[in-house]
Amino acid sequence: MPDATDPAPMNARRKFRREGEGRRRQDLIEATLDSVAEYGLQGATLRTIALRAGVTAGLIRHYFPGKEELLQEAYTALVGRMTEQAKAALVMDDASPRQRLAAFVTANLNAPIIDARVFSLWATFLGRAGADPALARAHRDGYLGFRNEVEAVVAEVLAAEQHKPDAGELRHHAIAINAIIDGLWIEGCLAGEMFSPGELAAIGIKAVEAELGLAPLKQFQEK
Amino acid sequence: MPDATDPAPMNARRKFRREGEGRRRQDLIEATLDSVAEYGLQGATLRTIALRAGVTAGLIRHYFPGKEELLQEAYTALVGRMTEQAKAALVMDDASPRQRLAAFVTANLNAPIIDARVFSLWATFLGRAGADPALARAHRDGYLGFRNEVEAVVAEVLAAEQHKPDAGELRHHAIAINAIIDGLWIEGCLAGEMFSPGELAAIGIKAVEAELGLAPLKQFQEK
DNA sequence: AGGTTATTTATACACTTGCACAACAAGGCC
DNA sequence: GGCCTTGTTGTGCAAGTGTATAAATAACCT
Repeated sequence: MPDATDPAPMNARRKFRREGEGRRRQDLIEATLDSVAEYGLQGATLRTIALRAGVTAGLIRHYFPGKEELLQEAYTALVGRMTEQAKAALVMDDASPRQRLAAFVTANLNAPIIDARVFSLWATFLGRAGADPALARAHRDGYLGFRNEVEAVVAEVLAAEQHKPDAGELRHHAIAINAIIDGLWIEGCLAGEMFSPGELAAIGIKAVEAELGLAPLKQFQEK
Repeated sequence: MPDATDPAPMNARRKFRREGEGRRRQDLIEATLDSVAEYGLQGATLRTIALRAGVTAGLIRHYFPGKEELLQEAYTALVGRMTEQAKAALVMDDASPRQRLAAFVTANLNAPIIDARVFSLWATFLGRAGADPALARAHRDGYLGFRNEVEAVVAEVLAAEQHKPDAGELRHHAIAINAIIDGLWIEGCLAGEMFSPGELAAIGIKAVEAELGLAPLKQFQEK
């Protein structure tokens, strides 16, 4: 119970620190993603987001024109991070195309890309992409970038195997491999505990190699 | 402009018809799915749903304890319909296992299963499955039922090909094929206009046959 | 140190939301 | 027909929403 000699003023205004604009915007975007992942789009209110970011709700309007723009920027940041992580697995200079492809599949089917929180965000935003052109565009850009990466690696792999696929064949392979990775990614995110560690990656590599008509290699089997 | 001799009473209460309980509940569930697909979970308010169902908002509480239960029943109905449609493609008595598998893939990669509205619903609800155990359970049941169907057909196909896979091998095939279908389904729903008719099904069949190590058949190529 | 700026808080407001409840009427039963 | 059940409407309400804006104050400049 408060003492009569309580030294604190009764209506003390909250202490705060001024952060740089970049930092605050990033914090708010992160808080937005956290809130959406945990409570969904309906539960991600400005007050919830502000609470998680450690500020008050009014501040959001100082950095974003409105809630919609905040959500769009958050989704753009999410998509960018996802594709960036995925493509990072491809930068292995001193590796054969096949090794790079296998590493790509493995990276996409393990943490941190297999992640329930990211999946929740992905699904939540994508559910609104049908009605929100801005979200649809953000997704489309990320998806096409991803598929182009796949197609490039596939072309290298087939070239190394003395295959010379035409454009249509290459495209079909890229679409199928993209589907394999996406589908396994979803299964892993939604029911990760149903698979032993590395199992999804092993399934994915075998499926991709079968799609490309490659004989299995030993070195990328589950160790 | 209303005439001074307007015969209608000014505060006329709305005319209505009494529908059977089954019909009303189904109409409300359908209106809920429509609203969620079009406006998302946040936009699917009781008033929006009631408007689309042709009733007033208060009536919803006469059939459902609250909004949450309505949403859960709607999602359950959606999942049930999806898996039912998918499995319906498998009931071809006088067909070889391989034909049935190909027909299954084809059915899942064309309308009405490839559908932007259904995808929007699927993603929207699944985004909340991470936080809502009831939704997670509804999804899990549908998914496992689907995968078991796949596994059964795969077993028949391999048996017809004189293969005798062990349980682990069979499970891996089912997981991979399920991923292929899911991944292509998503691509088709999100960017259907990027694919020519039948293209996704052709890609899917080829990928599935490659996964199972089957030599391609002519009769299920794109015609 | 003192003045200035613009970041941050706090409050207010119009509006929507899910839910509760009383009034009403549609359709079956006698 | 008249009554009775209950499906259905309309209204009200408290809580919560996004947005607007004034007041406060942390940090920078000289």
